[in-house]
Amino acid sequence: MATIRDVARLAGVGIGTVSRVLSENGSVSQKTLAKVNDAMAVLNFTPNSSARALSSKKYNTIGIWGTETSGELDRKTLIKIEHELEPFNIKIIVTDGDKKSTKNNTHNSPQTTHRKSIENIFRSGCDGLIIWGSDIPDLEIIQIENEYPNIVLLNNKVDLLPDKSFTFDHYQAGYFAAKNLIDNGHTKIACITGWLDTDDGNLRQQGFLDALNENNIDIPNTLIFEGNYTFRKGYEGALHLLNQKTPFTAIFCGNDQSAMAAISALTKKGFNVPNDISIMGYDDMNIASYTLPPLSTIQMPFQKMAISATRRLLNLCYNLDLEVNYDFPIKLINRESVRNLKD
Amino acid sequence: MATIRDVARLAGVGIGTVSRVLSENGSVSQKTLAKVNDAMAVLNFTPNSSARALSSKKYNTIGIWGTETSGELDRKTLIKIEHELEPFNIKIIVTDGDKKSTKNNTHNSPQTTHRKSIENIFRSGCDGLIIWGSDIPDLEIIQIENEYPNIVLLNNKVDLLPDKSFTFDHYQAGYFAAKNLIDNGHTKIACITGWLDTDDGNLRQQGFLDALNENNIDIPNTLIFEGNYTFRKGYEGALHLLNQKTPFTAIFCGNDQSAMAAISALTKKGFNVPNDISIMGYDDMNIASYTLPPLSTIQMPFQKMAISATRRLLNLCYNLDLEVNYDFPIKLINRESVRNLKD
DNA sequence: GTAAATAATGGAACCGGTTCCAATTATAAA
DNA sequence: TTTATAATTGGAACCGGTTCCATTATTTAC
Repeated sequence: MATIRDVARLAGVGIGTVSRVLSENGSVSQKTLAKVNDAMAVLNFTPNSSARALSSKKYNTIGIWGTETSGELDRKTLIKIEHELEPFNIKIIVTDGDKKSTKNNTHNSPQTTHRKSIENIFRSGCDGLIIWGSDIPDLEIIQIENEYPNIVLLNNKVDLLPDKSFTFDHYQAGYFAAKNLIDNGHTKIACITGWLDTDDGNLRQQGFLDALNENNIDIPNTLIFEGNYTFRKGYEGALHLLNQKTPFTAIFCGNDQSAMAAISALTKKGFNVPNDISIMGYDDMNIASYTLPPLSTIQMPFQKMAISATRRLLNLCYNLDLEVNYDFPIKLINRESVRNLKD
Repeated sequence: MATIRDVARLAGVGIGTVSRVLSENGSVSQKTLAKVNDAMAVLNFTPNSSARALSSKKYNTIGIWGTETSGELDRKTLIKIEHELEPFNIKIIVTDGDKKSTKNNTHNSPQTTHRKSIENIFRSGCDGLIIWGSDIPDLEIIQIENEYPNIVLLNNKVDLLPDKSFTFDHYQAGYFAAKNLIDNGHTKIACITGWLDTDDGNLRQQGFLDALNENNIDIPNTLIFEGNYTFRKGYEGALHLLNQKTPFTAIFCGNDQSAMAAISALTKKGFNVPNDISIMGYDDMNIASYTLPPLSTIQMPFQKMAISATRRLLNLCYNLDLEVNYDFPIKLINRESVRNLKD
């Protein structure tokens, strides 16, 4: 593998000159540039990334950190992020925040473990980090940000870090979902929540409850089932709600997966969706169009948000000035799983 | 950030000694070890990964390369791989094989582009690569392997590289699927294929066709719809098959997603699954248990395969001797989407 | 044509590890 | 006690880039 010294020798110039054409900043005359480029081509030269990282103290790498509860790190989003990074020749490293063994994990709370795992990824070599999900308490995020300013929060809002927070208005989304059911004449509404120990799940739930409240609709505890976004919990949740003796005409689900599973459970028990019971989903995943019936749900431009977060991170890490957006409007998608009781 | 020289000074030893305790190979006396470890703790020392990579010529990083057609790079699998890597302190970088701009992409065939993108990821710094999917022609893989021996093929079999190929017996799987339909009395069978330009899709299709053939069942071209694993194509495919005037009692789908979409389309058109038409899926994704009716499908231990491939790669890259498995038995999962016509 | 300002260039020093060898110390054998 | 052998140790040299400064070439201004 050729080095800049090889290139320099072949081109008949000094190594400084080669480095200058590589980094494209210092001034180099046309002739020299051509000579060096030729030499590079002949030698099939690629700069050694470790050497570069060592001397420039830039890793040209950013990390993505997330936990189980952060939601699906789907390939499409990952690829979107990657495409955003590509023009700058930045790589992605991924880590699982749920990692168990951070070497000395004997007597650590989950929080300090999260923190350790974030410190680890920084130490292992990245210039910045996308922190996905709202598992870490705000206070701790602020401490982390203090030590490692090059972070960006995806699907999390920390009030003291507005310019590094990228999230949807989950409160409004929950509110919309409830409003949609109410507007369709539903008053006896149940729900299968998402994780309630994360901000987004909670906000959504709060918006949902507030909308009911504003319309003087009471939701008994028996009609609130705490789920965790999985199919399984959605299924169990629907069965559980059915077992309560409290009647209801609609279920608001924490995400489309639990909504799909709920439909499955209800149908199996002989109920028709939406004629007997309506279902509101959340996320507008691909499956939402193909459930039976197709899901009414809430759509959020997740990939757009991921792109903006990535750009903000690039700006932070590499002193760029890419355009960043902080507003990601949600949208109500009406398909067929919610019945209009007013007809 | 402390360096080994700082540690050496504080511990009152030479840098070689510090390096020795770091890499845990050279011989170091108990006392010295303790002194060095203390100093490291005091200084909160972490070795600089770039410096390490530069001098040792090991990046302690492996890459994962895949394309759209490689299938879903789901988070769970990624995490499994990561956990496999963790004890050795190896990182993962991910790349999209479908990347458009490899700088000089002006007049390149897709193949050379794939190749370039693989070369790029090696140059950008990784010790080995998991190549996911069978998009690249065998010949080219062999060339690549020649230059970069530290590769492992996930869900692809290249005959000349048996110890680096990790795949299921897709032929057998297709055969099983067809056999299952036949055993249940179906003789008029349609199918919605997966991508047919990848080996796995093709093998599966071949196994399927051979099983039909062996049982003297003829499948007209009108009952073969070429899909691509998406919900959309599954939906379109079902409608298309319905429009042909050839009657059929079952559809074998390229994956669970298209199966689910097919069910959706059929149901919408007034057909009952499985009473009117049976559906066989492929993959046993999570959704398979929650479709209406739940999908009969083929299960493959994908994560186990990914783990073995990862171990093989670790062995290659770091001279380890981890246990590797090459046999990943598939399993027929009978749920409710296939009707037994013999009853 | 000459002085002053600017552009272009070479290369030593450095980034923070690893490796290797010579030197020192400890242990075993005679 | 002496010698042979093995275990420890220190540190120079090196990995392949970047940076900075001194030096040289080229322009521009007068």
